[in-house]
Amino acid sequence: MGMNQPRPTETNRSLPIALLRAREKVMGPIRNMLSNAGVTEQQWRVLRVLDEMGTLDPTEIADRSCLLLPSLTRILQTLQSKQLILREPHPTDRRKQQISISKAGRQLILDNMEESQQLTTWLEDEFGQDKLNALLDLLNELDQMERHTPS
Amino acid sequence: MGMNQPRPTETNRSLPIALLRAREKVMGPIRNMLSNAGVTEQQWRVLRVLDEMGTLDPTEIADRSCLLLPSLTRILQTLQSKQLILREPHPTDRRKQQISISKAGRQLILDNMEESQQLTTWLEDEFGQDKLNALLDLLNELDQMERHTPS
DNA sequence: TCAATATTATTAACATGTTAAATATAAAAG
DNA sequence: CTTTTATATTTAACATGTTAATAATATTGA
Repeated sequence: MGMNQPRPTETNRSLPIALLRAREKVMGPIRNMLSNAGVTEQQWRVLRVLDEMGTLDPTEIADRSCLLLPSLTRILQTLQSKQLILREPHPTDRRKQQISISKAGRQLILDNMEESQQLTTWLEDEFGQDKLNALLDLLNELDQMERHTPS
Repeated sequence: MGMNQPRPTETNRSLPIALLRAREKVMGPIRNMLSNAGVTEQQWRVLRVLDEMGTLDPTEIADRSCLLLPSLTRILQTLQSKQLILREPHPTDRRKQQISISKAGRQLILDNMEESQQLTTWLEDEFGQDKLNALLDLLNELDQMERHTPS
């Protein structure tokens, strides 16, 4: 948003910037939909993880939703104030919590999943399944590279 | 950072998350280097744009460094307090400013550009030039897709 | 000219990213 | 058993992302 001109710059060959722009392109419509639903992209990720996986503790949620724990702490507070999740103490380990999605949270997902799927379908159709898979393969391969930390 | 385990999850096929992880993989070492230099990734982007392009106004900087203007406003304030940039009023249009990099800013770039280049070289060598180009092509193509806004 | 409109930049308000420190509890070492 | 160490989560502090509103100046058009 705010950068939709033709872009004849040299930053096209900068991987960090290209990743940034691609993410914005993909997330823009999704963020737009979610703002109508009253949740952010990250809150949506947390809700979907909880919906798919059931009860989890915050560390597991952070790992699966690609959020850092300090961010997740605040997000869980927000989701709780919106009554979209439930928190219970862990029965044996008092350091842990057990987080699960609430009925309202599940309903929010139901209300928006169809449109979310449509956006995915649009991407697959317009961009192409083969190219999408190729892109995902490259991204995953990049992510799994090992770094011989030179320190 | 904080998610470097083998990742056998299904989120590997989610484009938004894959883009997020790839960006983290690429930016992690760079952020690490820059924190030693006392600047953030975004401040570094602004300094490099100014170094390459000369004097620019904030709108142009925002466009070229992929930042939104409100973010840039704060970043310019920070960079000015660090004496890494210079601000002057525009001679004819009093709404505009003219931002340029300072001597200290240019020196900061000189001091870190070599290591930055080494990280790029490492990526090209380990990941491979051909795959890197293929990835950049796919990302740019994705970015240039048009969206028939269904609203 | 002057009122309406557009442009440039900032501010405000809230959410998240990021690193370090703090807190509470659990597990391990002695 | 208790001192040490590790784990789980939160808090703190600062920077940025994001949208809306604001302020100042420029431009346009009646």
